[in-house]
Amino acid sequence: MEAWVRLLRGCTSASRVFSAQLTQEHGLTINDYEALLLLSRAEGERLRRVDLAGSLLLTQSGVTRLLDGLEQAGLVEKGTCASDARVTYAVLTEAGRERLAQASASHVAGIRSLFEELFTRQELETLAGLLGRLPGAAEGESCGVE
Amino acid sequence: MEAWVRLLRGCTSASRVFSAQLTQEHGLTINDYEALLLLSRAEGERLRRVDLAGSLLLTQSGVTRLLDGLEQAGLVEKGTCASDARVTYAVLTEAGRERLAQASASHVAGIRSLFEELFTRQELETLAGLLGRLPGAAEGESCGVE
DNA sequence: TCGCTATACTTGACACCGCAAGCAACTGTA
DNA sequence: TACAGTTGCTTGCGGTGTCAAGTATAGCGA
Repeated sequence: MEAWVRLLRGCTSASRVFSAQLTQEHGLTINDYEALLLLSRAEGERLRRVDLAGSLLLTQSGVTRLLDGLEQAGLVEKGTCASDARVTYAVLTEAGRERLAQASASHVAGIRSLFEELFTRQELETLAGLLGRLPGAAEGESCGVE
Repeated sequence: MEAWVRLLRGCTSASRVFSAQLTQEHGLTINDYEALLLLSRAEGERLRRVDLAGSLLLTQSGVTRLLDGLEQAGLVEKGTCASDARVTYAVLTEAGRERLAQASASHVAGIRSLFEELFTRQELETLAGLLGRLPGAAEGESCGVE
């Protein structure tokens, strides 16, 4: 059970570092960043709120509030769905694309340097394989940072 | 970098499940639980707030608020330090000890069953070894659940 | 002894997020 | 067509945590 505690602590602590870095340097939370990332990978650079919620492990209300902020910042805008009037898409804007590109550079570099410092390539693959089994880790393989 | 995203997602999702279980069955958050656990392992079943903050990866103000709740629930009480008037100890009460014992049983069982379902003993050791390198994971080996 | 700095802790303002409830639009069944 | 159930989304409320600022005590050098 030690393993679990280590995993959790290490994870939250590392993610906190990255999140703080993102916030400070680019004014984005981890979820802001990942939302932009998901949008950038999506077809037409747009996603339904429901799908975003699933991928980000947030509730729908969480997504509503997240997008409120991103819309106010002009990084995302609303889009309607022709075939279903209930859905409103989140669509990446030009500004969002640019902001993501800026943030991505330093964020990925930070992650890479931490991981490459701590683990060999072989170990990283082992980790990825094992941790991929955790519930919630598998779905949304589009989450990748690289 | 995939590895990192998987790790984070899997971790947060699993921890959310456990946390929800704890909250529902015992009225304790993960941090409540771990604070009680740390206290139960500490000498004299008491700890300084600063030390608790370090182990729980919370800020001092976070600890103040966490303990506010635990004190109101009667699971923890304040203690003074003879040699330093600035510190107030958090001391486990009898009620706290009992609550921890109840929660611990189902919590540990839950974690154990998830992990044993997903990983072999060998894999668990590999994971523990690798993840132990993450910053923040090493300190406070007293965190153990087993 | 008198500051000066460091440490332990608290408080107010605020951010983020989940839950429950509610609304509007869609869908399947009769 | 009518209507019951489902789905997508939003909103009010509360919990949890951070940050910055403030208070009180400790400890150290001049």
